[in-house]
Amino acid sequence: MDNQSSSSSSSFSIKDGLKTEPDSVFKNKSLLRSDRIVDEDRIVGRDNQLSEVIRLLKVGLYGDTPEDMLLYGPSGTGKSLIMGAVSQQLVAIGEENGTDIAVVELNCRNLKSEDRAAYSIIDQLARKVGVETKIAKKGVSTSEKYTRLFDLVSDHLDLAIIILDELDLLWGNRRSKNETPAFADLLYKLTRSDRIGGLDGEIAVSVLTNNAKKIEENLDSRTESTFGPQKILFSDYDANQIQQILQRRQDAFYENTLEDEVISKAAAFGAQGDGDARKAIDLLRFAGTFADRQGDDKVTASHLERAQEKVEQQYTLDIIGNVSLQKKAVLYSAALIDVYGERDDSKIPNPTIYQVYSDLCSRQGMNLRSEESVRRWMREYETMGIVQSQRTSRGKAKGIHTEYSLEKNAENIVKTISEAEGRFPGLDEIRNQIQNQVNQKLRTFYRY
DNA sequence: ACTCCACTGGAAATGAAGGCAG
DNA sequence: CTGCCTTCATTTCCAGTGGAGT
Repeated sequence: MDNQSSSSSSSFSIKDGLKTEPDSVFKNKSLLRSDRIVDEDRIVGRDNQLSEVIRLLKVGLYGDTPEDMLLYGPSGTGKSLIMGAVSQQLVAIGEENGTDIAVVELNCRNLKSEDRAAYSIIDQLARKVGVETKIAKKGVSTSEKYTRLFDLVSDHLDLAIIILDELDLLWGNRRSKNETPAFADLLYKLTRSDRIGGLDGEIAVSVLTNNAKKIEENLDSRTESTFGPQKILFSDYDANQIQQILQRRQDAFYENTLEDEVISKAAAFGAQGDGDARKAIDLLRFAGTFADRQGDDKVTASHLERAQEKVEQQYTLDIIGNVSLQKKAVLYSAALIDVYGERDDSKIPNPTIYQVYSDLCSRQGMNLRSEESVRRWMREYETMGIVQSQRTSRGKAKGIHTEYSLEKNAENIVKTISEAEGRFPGLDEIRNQIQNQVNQKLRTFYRY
């Protein structure tokens, strides 16, 4: 009878190994997560926006319903940060003085329909409140979902703050041009609740977007009458502000683990063109991770450089990570044409995309989808901001066609997709084979 | 005016998830 | 559990459109 568990004589102790702190430049890595809610002394240069949001939300503590809000401005300018920080405190204060407030933040990027969004809101809210809603994903009509949402609010809350991040991306599957996009329907149903009465608790909706125009232009008159938000503009950070933001998060690292110029270089990268603080923060985090991985005890400019590529790749993945295999295959094909095409205008003709995609499908043993589908997907990519299109003609009575150009680095796209879906080969593995095929197809198409 | 062929958008078909009554 | 009914998402079908050269 051997009793191994109690008489271990191994010189290596799992417990001790686990207990010692990991060798890292990070003291508190989570400070560099851009989605994390930070305390107010880390917020830089958003005083007006902050006080405006506070002014609008605080009536919720005194039995009123806060007005709906539209926070707009480029990405990485603190919209989500400020909304999150204020509403979190609001909940805390509410707890002290007996007001039941719940906050639901919903990123609409990966939601495909109004129904999914409604489901997601109820699901989160139920969890916050601590009830079993037993709401079904499907088989229950969307309007029934709203009913249960309103019941939930009535029964358990004085105020529900619903934050809809990147709402402009909730476009949905419009069957025709006159149909309203999904976000308009969602907004209407959520805001209408205030007017129909019978609701004990109240709902305040905050929309966060970098494309306010797209939202405002697509609201039907019905929604306009129920959703009249207070608008708050978030402008780009300047280089100086980004540097301050990074400095105020410097304590994510142990002392003396950052080389002198690292902060200013990271800030410069974030300020490059678009004043995006999120980018700078992500960059710093990735750089630190690289340093750790290599066992270095200082973060250097060279770590920063490697991190830069990684950040770009991560952002591409954020956009296309959730699209289907078929759609990835199409974008991958388009990117291959950009990389290997011999033409110097680096235009990507739509019919050639289909051909390259067809080849890819047969090599990969995938089912081939129709040309219409591929066209629709390319148009989708255009609304995501990954490609741009232009209608043009080949001349000699060969009709019109659409030419695409990529908004992002083509090699980056190929690499990202190939890493996300192992079945698609990386650039180096296929160079010779593909280069010829691509150029031959281009020649056939343009007849030269 | 005609032709080429790529493009467009509505609508039908197909597929998938899941509720609910018996 | 089974059969039948929703709802929603995806894909294809198809008839019509459009730009430039002949």
